[in-house]
Amino acid sequence: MANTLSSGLEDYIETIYLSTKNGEMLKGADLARKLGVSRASVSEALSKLVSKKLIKYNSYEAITLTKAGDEEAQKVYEKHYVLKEFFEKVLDVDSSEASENACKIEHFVSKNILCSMQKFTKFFVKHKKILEAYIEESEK
Amino acid sequence: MANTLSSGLEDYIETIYLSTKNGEMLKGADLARKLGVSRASVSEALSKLVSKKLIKYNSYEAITLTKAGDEEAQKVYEKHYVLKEFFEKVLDVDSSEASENACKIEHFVSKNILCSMQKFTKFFVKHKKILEAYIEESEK
DNA sequence: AAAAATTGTAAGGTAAACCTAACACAATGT
DNA sequence: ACATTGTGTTAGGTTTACCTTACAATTTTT
Repeated sequence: MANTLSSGLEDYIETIYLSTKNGEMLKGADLARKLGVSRASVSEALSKLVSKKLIKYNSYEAITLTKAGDEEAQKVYEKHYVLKEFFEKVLDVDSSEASENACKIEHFVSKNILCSMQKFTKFFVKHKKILEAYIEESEK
Repeated sequence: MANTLSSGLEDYIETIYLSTKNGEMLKGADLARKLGVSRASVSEALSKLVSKKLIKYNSYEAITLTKAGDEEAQKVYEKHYVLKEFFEKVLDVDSSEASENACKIEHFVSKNILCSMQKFTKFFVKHKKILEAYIEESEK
């Protein structure tokens, strides 16, 4: 009823967002495979998302986001993206570890911290020399 | 049975760790108040921790950590501390927001990322001028 | 010592996410 | 067109963590 999504539902909607953005015709079973859960779990989750009016879905057809769903998903993905970029470009963590951590942390991190991370990433990409000095220092 | 603690149990053990470290005689009801949950929930959680041999506990007496419990708690708290320091000293987030975020994220962040954050914090504390340059830049 | 307050536990419930098994329905291949 | 494969749903279970209510046990206060 409340408009806050659980971590689980955020994962579903985020995956739907990324897939449909890619032009993929995403069905329930595809989602089950991508998320590594059973078709039954997907079925349950999708009906929750339908009842929250975040997606449109009819059996055997492709899942689509409503306008509200798209907005919600974009917020989640934005968080994911900022975290991943920060982990990779600032903390120099490899891509897959950055993604995995972002996936979990995106559900909990505050807007404020994300905002700082974003500024920080921008700054660091601009000033590579400082980053190099940091790496040199940290390897001592 | 497995030796991995859920986020919830990590919170319990972390709170016990911090309180007892402070010399506090922590009873179940105190824990309930600190964590904002019912005494019944605490009672359940404590018996799980007892059966995992992480704490010692007899009704109406103070809770203590076993050696294994202390080690486990220290690991959790270390994560919390590294995150909080990073948020405060590098990202310039205020203390309470840093703590709140650390509390949630500590259960999910990888060792590797924590390690980078720790190095980063050390570096930044040392080189305040760079931080100042960053702040100037980010306020544009 | 008796009354009052605090503490702990048991019973029974809710909610979220997951599962398997079984079955219905749809799409595809030959 | 019919069999096979793939997809979706239902029903019934599990787990984790929480809750309230009610009661039992222990302290503390008077």
